[in-house]
Amino acid sequence: MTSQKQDPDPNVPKAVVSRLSLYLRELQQLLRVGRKTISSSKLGSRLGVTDAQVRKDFAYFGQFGYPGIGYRCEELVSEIRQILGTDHTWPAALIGCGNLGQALLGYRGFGRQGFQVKLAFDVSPEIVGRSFEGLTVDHLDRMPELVREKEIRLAILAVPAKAANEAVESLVQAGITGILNFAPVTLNLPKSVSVVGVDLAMELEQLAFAVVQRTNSSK
Amino acid sequence: MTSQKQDPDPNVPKAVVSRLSLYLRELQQLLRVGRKTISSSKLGSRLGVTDAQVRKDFAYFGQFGYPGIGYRCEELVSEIRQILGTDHTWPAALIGCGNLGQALLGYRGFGRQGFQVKLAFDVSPEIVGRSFEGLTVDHLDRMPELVREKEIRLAILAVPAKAANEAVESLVQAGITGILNFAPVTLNLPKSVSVVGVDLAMELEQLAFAVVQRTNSSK
DNA sequence: TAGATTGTTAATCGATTAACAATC
DNA sequence: TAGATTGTTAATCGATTAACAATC
Repeated sequence: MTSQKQDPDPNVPKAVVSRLSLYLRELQQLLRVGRKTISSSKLGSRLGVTDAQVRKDFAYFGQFGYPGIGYRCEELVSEIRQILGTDHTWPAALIGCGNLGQALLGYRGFGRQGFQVKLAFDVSPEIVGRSFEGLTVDHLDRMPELVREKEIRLAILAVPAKAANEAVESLVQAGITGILNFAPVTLNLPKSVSVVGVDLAMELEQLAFAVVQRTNSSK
Repeated sequence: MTSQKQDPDPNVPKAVVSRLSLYLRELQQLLRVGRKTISSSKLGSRLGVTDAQVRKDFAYFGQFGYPGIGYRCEELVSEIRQILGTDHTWPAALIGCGNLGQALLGYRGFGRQGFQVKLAFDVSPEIVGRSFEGLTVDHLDRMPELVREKEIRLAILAVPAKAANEAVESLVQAGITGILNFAPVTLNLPKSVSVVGVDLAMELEQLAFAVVQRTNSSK
């Protein structure tokens, strides 16, 4: 009698997971304005996605809707958080406390979605020892020790490009398994570590292309 | 005798354009370390992409390679910049000069890739009038006037979520055609305006999912 | 009940990869 | 020439959409 808990389809496309985050954000907004339920077609049209896609995306993970009614916003929010793993808070380490790092420390959105920066590191004597948002910056040398002690798995990398790969090596050594990378370089990582890259200049390039393309086609 | 300049395939997938930015970044790195040429297979393997995909991506826009040799890095860099539209500098306006906005003003990567923040706006009396990186923050009320005067098409939106859609409305009015959106909300935009969204909490969620998935599958 | 809407299957569409003649 | 590598076509793979029975 085999009744193992059924693994959610192990082959979830990346695009699906990305839309899950988008649905979550929209549902949280709907909750804020007091909405109780929403249909796949209404949710989709707010986000530029078809109703079929919305339903298919959720179907990868289970049955969350009510035929004739739609989805209950509150319930769906908590299902999605469970899927993404943000139903509990993730402690994280910030590597690099320059301009961008300091801004990230002040960003409230992380906390709202279940992430808390518990450690911050830098190498500059001008920054190590200072406090931002109540968190004191340690020297990067102490990172392995402190990351292990606090059992941290996620790192936010906000160091200059040329320092990135060296930092990554010690992060991996220290047991970090996920890196949010703001440095505009390709990281050399073992396959056992996940990375999400955010390159601000690349994003602007995508925008420039979209604007140019539109300009050309409307001639 | 029809010999109009051939439009590059008007149906370029978004994913292709995104990889173009990635190739560009890698090629610039290769140039820095003195490399003259590179094959599709070597370039691809650095980025986790197949050789066929590299060649196909470029083929959307023309023939840039040399059979038996590969691609000349310098040449390819300038081709890609031309495609993306970053062969000349784009002036941009920053809306919102809080934590994140100030960090973006200090970010050198924009300049390196062909973007220059020429105007910065806020509404807080504590910030309007101050200078960051040699740029003085104007009140948002003056945005339409100044954006028109400087013929700016790109805006970087770094305001709180609740202020975003109001700001967007006046940006569109002012003639902005591309918005890089850091506010964690869906923007209501006419189809004539392009948007690229960067939601930092969403990126961390993607990372959390990847880490959890790996943890589960290796049990 | 009638109307709305789900979950799911099958059909369609689009993107990636394999293969190879052409070229240096 | 032999070896390397491109550009491109056709085959494969995967993701999106349409359609509809089941359900509330």
